[in-house]
Amino acid sequence: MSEPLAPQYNPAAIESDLYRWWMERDVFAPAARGTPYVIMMPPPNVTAVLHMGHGMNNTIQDVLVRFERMRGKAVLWLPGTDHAGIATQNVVERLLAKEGITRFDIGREAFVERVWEHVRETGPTILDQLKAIGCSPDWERTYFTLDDDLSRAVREVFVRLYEKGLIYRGHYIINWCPRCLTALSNEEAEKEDTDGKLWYFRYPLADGSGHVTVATTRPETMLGDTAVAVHPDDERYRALIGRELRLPVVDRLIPIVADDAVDPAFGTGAVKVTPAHDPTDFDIGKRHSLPSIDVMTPEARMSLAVPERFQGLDRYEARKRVVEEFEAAGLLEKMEPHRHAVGHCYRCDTVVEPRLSEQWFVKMAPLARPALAAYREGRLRFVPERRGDEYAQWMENIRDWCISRQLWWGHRIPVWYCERERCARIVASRTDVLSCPDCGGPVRQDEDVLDTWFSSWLVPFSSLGWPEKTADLARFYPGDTLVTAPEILFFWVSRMVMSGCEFMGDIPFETVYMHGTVRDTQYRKMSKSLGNGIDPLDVVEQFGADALRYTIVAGSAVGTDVILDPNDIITSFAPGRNFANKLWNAGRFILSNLEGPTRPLAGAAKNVVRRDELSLADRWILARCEAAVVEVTEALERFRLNEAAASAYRFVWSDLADWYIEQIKPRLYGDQPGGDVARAVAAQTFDVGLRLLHPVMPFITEALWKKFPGRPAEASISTSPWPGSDRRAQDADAVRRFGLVQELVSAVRQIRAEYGVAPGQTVRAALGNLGPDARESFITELGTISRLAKVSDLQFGESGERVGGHAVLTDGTGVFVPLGDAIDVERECSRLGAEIERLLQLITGQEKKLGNRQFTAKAPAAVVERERDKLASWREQHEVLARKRALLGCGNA
RNA sequence: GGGCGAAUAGCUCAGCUGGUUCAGAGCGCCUGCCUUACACGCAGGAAGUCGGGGGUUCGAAUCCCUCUUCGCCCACCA
Repeated sequence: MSEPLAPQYNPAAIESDLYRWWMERDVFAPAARGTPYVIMMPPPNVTAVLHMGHGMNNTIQDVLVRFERMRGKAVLWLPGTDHAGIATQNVVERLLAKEGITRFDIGREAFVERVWEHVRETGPTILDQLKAIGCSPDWERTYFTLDDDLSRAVREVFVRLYEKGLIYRGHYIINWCPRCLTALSNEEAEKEDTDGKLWYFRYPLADGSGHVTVATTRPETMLGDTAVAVHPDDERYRALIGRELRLPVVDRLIPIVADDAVDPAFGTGAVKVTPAHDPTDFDIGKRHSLPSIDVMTPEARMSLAVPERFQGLDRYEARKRVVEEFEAAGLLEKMEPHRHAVGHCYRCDTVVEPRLSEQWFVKMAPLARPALAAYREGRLRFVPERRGDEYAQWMENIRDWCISRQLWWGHRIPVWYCERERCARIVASRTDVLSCPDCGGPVRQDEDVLDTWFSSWLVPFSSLGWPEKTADLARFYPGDTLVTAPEILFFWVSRMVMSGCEFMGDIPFETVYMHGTVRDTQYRKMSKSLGNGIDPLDVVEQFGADALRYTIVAGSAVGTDVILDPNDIITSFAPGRNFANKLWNAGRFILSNLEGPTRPLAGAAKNVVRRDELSLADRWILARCEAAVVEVTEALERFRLNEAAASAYRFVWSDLADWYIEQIKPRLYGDQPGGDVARAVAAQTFDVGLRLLHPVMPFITEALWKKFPGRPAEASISTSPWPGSDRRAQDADAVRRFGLVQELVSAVRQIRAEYGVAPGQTVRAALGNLGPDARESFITELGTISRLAKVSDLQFGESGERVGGHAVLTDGTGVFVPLGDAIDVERECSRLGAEIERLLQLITGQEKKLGNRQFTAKAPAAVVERERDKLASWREQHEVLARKRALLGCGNA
């Protein structure tokens, strides 16, 4: 060992050095041989700054990856960043705004160059932050979705789908963000329930013979109404079908049409039809050949198509004015509060406007079919299972994907238009088109870029070199696990399955593990805008990366969210920090005691520790260790990361540190023989504990593991083998016997505490009614008992004394601690009384249960047997206590 | 409007196939300890009608129904 370890673990002092060492040792790269295990990291946005969501997502992936790496798999965890079209463009536009300019001032080319500059500068930030929390992806393979090769894959995919007829251009109602000035996909328009109003407007019949009342939540769109629709079977309106209305405010004649899409039960049963501003109305308009009047500009101001007094007004101002005019004209019938879902831009939260425009779409139904089949046939699995229903539901109701964005930052749509009007050829091409292939005329490329997700849905293969047939692609596709937040199930996960099926003929991963969301104590999602976030790097600084990771993992039960209190990060992260410190000190103790002669526990060596040299405590801790190995391994295999952490925690802290280390001290100090055996067992079990914890707490486990004497300097716990289960270590006998020793020690401690025996004061103890294993076990561990319970004299057999504290162990052994005058007889009597009362209740209940013929007849024999044993044991305990009580001369309680 | 999840100690949560982990952990709280690995610690303790009600069962925190409260996903009733 180079230098003594400080008594308090200081993560900051070791983490960055260890990380650098891992990088130098290249431990994150997949092994040249072995079964691959592949996880595609959800690429963070290139402008992103690490938040708790990333922290959780990547910690979970890192746990799985480190686990599989230790299990000998050739692990590829592939990192990358997403160019994040809208988000990144917004960031740079804001920077420009600070200089008082817009992207239009500098033009497309200069703007894109500007974004590149920004991205080159800030791009590595989030990846570096992942390093700070200990993530171990293969950095050598890091990609960026705008890299040349990934861009090539994007074009390849676009052209293939275009040629297959699965990409088309069309004039439809899409979701439009008036702030970002671009179309959005359905998924990008987040529906939020919003309190709005429902206005009832009267539209007079053209001949003045009355009116029809329509209800609307968006009065401003009435300026673009081109009809009123009613249900064909609606008796109320049947006579009016085909007649004309005089549209108020704009003074235009519009027809009354009949259409099945109208729900007679809603509102008045008559609906105003605005084909340019509502998808349903658009369909109605098409069916009835109605004109479309686009009443808004891209910025959601009123266009030149409306009366002059409204032109240029913001949509909400226009809404107000329209309502006012209706009211003034006596045509506002009423107004009701109305709660309904309103779409919001997922990037800037602006209310999206349904807008008629020319966009590119992907026809999704053919792509969804195999992706849905993969799930139905069980090839694609979700953890937790119920998440699969959401996936299936989305696939079943799939709608075409609007992929064009009116942005400058992104993959430009690889489509060129011949500028000669009589040719007007449209060509989609893998390479840039310079002139029209038909007429040789000049061409211009489509101005729009593709949805960011159009590049990320290809990542499972594009990041491996597709469309080239690379070695990586052959080896690492398909992958294994996808770890993700529920938010991007449809944006990313579902679409990756579709693209995998379409272009690779196979699903890209077989398990989708969906973890929860990080929320505050009011169950609000942590977010920058709410100001309720916790900066993971802050936590790393204060408590260490391992404490951060431990907290995240311990809180991540399958299918549940992680709740953290941003106002009290100590409460959240101290347990992890404390545990790390515990590990550190256990390590300090064990390692500093490993310097004496040691012998291996197993193996081919001559001087291997023989089984008969193991003490009861040795066999016990080895059995507990074995149990921990099995529990942690199974838990990780089942994605129960929190249980894996809890199991390892219990083993290291409660078993190894609290009991075993205490037990072996005399042997280590040479007060008792067998120091070499204790050292061997302690070293091995601690080594196993470190390895079990390494996926969750990589830094501290590596630091301690490296310090073991004789460890080769270049060895890393990251690539050391995962502890295997060894059934020979299972030892029910040792577990039961040492368990009795623990019980006895606790019983005496309890009595001492109860009666306020001074800490340094030793006591005597008498044992009666000893169970079959008890005597032998207590003799074996006499030293342990006397040290840990401060017992000076352990007597086997009833004590003649009357006054003292007592307890009964689970095997019926009676423990009596004579306390002479120190004892408060009355207090002990009342304690006894309470205990007897409790037992009597248990016994009565149990007798009733066993007396019930239904139970004895119907319950399995083993269960009945167990219940009988319980009753016998309670009766025995009751007897012992009653005897004690009589001895003490207690009155009737 | 349809679908799904959650409710367990003061707080944050485990508790998987009904019965040996069955009422648990950590934090907080109370008592006592600077015991030569660790006070970020050690030992002991108090604390819960397992959201309400009903049912199935020999037996329910666990299964079913229902109600309440929170949360999520989907949905073109304007």
